[in-house]
Amino acid sequence: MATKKIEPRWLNPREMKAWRSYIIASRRLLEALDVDLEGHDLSMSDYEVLAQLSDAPGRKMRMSELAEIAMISKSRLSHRMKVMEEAGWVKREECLEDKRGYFAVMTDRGWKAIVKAAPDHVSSVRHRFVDHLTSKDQEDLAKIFDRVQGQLRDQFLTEVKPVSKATKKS
Amino acid sequence: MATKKIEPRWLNPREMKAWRSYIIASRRLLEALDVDLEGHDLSMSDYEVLAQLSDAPGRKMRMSELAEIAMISKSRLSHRMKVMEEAGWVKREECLEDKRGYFAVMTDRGWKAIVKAAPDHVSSVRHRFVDHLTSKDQEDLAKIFDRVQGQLRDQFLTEVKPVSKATKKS
DNA sequence: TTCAACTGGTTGAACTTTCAAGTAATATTA
DNA sequence: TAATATTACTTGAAAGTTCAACCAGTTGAA
Repeated sequence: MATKKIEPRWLNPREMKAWRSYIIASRRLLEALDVDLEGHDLSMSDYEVLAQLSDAPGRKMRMSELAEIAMISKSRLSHRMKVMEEAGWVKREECLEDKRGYFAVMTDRGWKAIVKAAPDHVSSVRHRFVDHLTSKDQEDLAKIFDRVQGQLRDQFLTEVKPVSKATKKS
Repeated sequence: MATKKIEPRWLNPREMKAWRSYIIASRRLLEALDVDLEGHDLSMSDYEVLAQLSDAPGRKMRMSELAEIAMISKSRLSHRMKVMEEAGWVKREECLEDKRGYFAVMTDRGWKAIVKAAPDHVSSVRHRFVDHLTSKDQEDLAKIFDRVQGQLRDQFLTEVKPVSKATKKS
């Protein structure tokens, strides 16, 4: 009942080209950026976590908030924190206001690690991507992807919110 | 000697905006597309493998070629093939011309599976992405990402090729 | 105020991906 | 033509991610 049997509208050549160029280049780009970070023993995802944390006041942040802002699941953050903790980059600190909660806190070593990684990363982003865009390109991209993300957000709201937890798929 | 200590050029606000909008939206987009495929028991990556295979003459292709065209490692393809084989979607067939090699061959069940998944996937791509782009946007994107990919290719060539296998990093 | 529901976070197991090493066949070259 | 290198692919283990279940603390409602 949710799935309609209507004839699919395949992508026309222009649409297909845009879509393929976009995902293929994106794949390779992300791959390259990850490789560039290897020298600092960081994945893009770990970098993002540390970068966000380093921006937070006191370089500390509640686990949930950090997970959300870095766009990874709580579980995944928990697991990563364990390894980053072993690496000496972060530690946990319990939250007094809410005894269920914890803070992720960046250590001095962690701070040093991203201060060291950041220039390389930004130059990697330039070298692989940003420097090949005109100002116009940059504005176009921002506009396009903001629009796409806005749509996704709306779709998320109308697709999962109203469905009262019982009505999930198989 | 390869790493220079020059002052990094941080991203200006326009550059930063373009970059952030792009990765954040892309992450969410890919996530959504993956979720949309779950109903067909497929990840984007597995979909890509099957789609490429279904396009090949005789719906069969050498493992290496398939790995390359689907942009995954040989090892990963090997592992995925095992599970897709168990699912009955593909099988392996040895290559007579080169006894080291194997063909990945799509079965009838595999064919049916992607024929069933494809319309949903394309409508997902539309709904989440393509339908929110003007024709101009599509052309802009294709141009931009083709350029980015071209750069990546050039960089790959000049970065890893000339380095004679001994001169790799620590 | 007590009990049910929810939230913040962790955990272990299952699954996926990567990495390094291994096997067997082909290509090279001296 | 006998090494030697290279290619095609697989494998098992290590590392990473997801999933569902779990604790403990907090909130809310009767």
